[in-house]
Amino acid sequence: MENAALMLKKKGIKATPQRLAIYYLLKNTKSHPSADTIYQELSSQFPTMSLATVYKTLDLLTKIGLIQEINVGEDSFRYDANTTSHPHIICLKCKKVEDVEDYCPLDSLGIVAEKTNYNIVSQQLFFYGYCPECNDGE
Amino acid sequence: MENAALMLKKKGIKATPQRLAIYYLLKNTKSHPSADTIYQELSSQFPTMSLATVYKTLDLLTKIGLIQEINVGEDSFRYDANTTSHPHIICLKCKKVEDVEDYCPLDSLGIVAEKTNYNIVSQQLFFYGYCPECNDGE
DNA sequence: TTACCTGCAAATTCTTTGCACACGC
DNA sequence: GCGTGTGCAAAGAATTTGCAGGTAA
Repeated sequence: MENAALMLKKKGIKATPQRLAIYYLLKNTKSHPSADTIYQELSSQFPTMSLATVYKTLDLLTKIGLIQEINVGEDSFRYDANTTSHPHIICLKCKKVEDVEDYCPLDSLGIVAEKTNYNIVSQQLFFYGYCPECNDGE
Repeated sequence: MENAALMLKKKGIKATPQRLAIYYLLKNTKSHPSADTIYQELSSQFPTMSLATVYKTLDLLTKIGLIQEINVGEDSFRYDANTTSHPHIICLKCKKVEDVEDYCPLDSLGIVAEKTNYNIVSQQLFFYGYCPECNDGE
């Protein structure tokens, strides 16, 4: 799991510098950047890289399960290299997205699957509010 | 609560036919239509109504708390006249959005607020999967 | 060479905005 | 008549796609 290059090779996908850079950026940050943020942060290392490449890479990594795409509502998608299902909390003011420990085990997935007859694949739990910094400013 | 026209008046907002139509359409459907779907469904009653009006009205109704905007990820926003916080289940194939009864009371809101120091305003719980109809087709 | 990948630019989709006309009080 | 609301069209933003050239095995 540590070696993303191997993971990619196993899937028959070339481990290009751009792809690895995007993956490791996500792996080493606690923030949940948008495609555009990733693009800007990598533009110093890869001045020629285009936003389209970032999108293509993010789609690719999402499809093979190396990262997950989360949709917090406001504007754009966010990305997370932590592919386990964990809740997120979003600041409505500064748009920061943070992880939340899973206090409620939420076995509800099984219950919901049974009740709805859906074949459930994943779940997302979001909390919306104001982070301590933004709340102080009020 | 039943009379939307009164609710609007109380807020100093005119209860126009378009606004009421949009609200009642949402109130009387179990689906969670997108702005465009609402537009299409009302175009027979209001042939001259524009999509911009639908968006403006949806924003307005959301702001005054008569409806809620939910963001299921894929493509566009969905709208719901049920403003209580209840989980939704989304079919990844036909994009249908359905309500789910709240099996887990999720007092986690209080716990999370305490642990994170956020001033939490709302929460959203989504389940993603394949509905019985779409799953059969596989 | 061959297949895959990148990066540019254009296209697409969803949503918002500006503005002029229309309506009700 | 005035203020608000509607509808058209254009703008804006996020994301996707097509294609030509580049790179690595």
